[in-house]
Amino acid sequence: MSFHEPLNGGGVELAEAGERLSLGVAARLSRYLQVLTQAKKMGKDTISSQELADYTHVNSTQIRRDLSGFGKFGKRGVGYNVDSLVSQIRKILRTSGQHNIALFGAGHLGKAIASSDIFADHGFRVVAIFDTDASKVGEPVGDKSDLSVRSYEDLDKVVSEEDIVVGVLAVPNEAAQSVADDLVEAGVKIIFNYSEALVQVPPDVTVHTSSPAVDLLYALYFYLT
Amino acid sequence: MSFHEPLNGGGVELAEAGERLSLGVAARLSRYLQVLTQAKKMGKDTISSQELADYTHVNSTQIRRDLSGFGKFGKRGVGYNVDSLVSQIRKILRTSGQHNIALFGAGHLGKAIASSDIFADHGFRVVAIFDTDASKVGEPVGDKSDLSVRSYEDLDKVVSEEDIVVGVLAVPNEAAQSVADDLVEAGVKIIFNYSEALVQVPPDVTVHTSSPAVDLLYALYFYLT
DNA sequence: TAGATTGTTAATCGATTAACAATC
DNA sequence: TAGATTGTTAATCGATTAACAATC
Repeated sequence: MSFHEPLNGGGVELAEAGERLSLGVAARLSRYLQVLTQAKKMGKDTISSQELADYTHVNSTQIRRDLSGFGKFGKRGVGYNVDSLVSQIRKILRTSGQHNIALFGAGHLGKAIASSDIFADHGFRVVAIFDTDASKVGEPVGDKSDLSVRSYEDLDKVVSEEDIVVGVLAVPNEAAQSVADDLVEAGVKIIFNYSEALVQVPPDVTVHTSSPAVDLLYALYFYLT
Repeated sequence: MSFHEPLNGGGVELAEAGERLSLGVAARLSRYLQVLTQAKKMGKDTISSQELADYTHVNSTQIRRDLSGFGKFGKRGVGYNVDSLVSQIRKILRTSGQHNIALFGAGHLGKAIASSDIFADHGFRVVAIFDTDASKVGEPVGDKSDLSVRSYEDLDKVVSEEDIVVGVLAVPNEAAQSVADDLVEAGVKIIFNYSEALVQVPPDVTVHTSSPAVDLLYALYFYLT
């Protein structure tokens, strides 16, 4: 059964149906959330579907359609209230809470991630950073937190004690697979891979590989043609 | 006219038609390229559409379909030759050449990018790194190159002399818009934004904002449900 | 040969878009 | 009120998938 059918029937709200969102809807809602978070920082109170479209490159009709599936969040002639839309989308995505992440690799990239707001803004907290280099253990990392580099041997203990749901790999390509294996062993189900390595994991584990060069290739194609 | 029509007619090759690829096809081809590049590094000679599907999360039928639109690149019972597929896709995307990029910000993130192979593997070369901090100017950056931090005042000169096609922003959120403005002024049409700031540019300029947290939110949704 | 995997078809599903009445 | 923007429909287009003959 398509999840669009109830819509045709009238005002049935899908959020209550408890059905899983389609991959596409979940991905787009996440993007709206990021733009809304930034818009709020910039002091915007309301935002139109057209403005959201400009920033996300998603068609404005598509955005209104995505949102109207869950309720009437907007005001005609005005747009959407930024604060309330943020909390509605968080509710839909069920990601309102705090989620703990562990970072692997205390090189330039690891330090950049630890110092960034990019995860914190969305409820992700870096609660541990690991490095295999013994000389780095104990070194403080990040601007504001009390984070310091921990020994890689503590991985298992930290994952269970700190309730780690995501492991972020900021390690050299050669090390990526073995850290991923250890994370899987420790029970982590989501791995975010900033290395270029192709990482293999069991089917119940998700790996996201960051790919700035892919996006660049893509942008370049449309620039060249 | 849909560009699929010639396919139905027989063996017409689209690459020769010179039509622009659809957004989706271009994006997927770029992803295949990234996986192929890594597979090659790992010493693989051939790869099946199923293996590509495992790494890209694109359906294997879709992959075969995407590729067969441009020619018969595979061998039944064997798969695709990695080397030849890489060069075929590069041809299709017209990104076989070298493209120069300029990096802004010589903090942890800028240094991480400059030291990474991620751009180099796809023909992008970081030819300049800028910082507004005068004390950083002249400092060498990156492992293997002769790159050193340049003064931000040289932006215009470098863009024209070095034929910069992409500007990469690894600067604080507050600085992102003003660097983007200066890049637009200098004639750069592709901007890659690693800050969280929402950057506004004229319609003929493309901004890609990197969004690891968005991908995480998305992954988390499917983990939680 | 037997097994594997491509190339291709056909059917279905979701995304995209234009258009516009409703309404703030 | 007049202008703007949502919510929604309907039509079209591209993506997805299963299935399988072709063939390496």
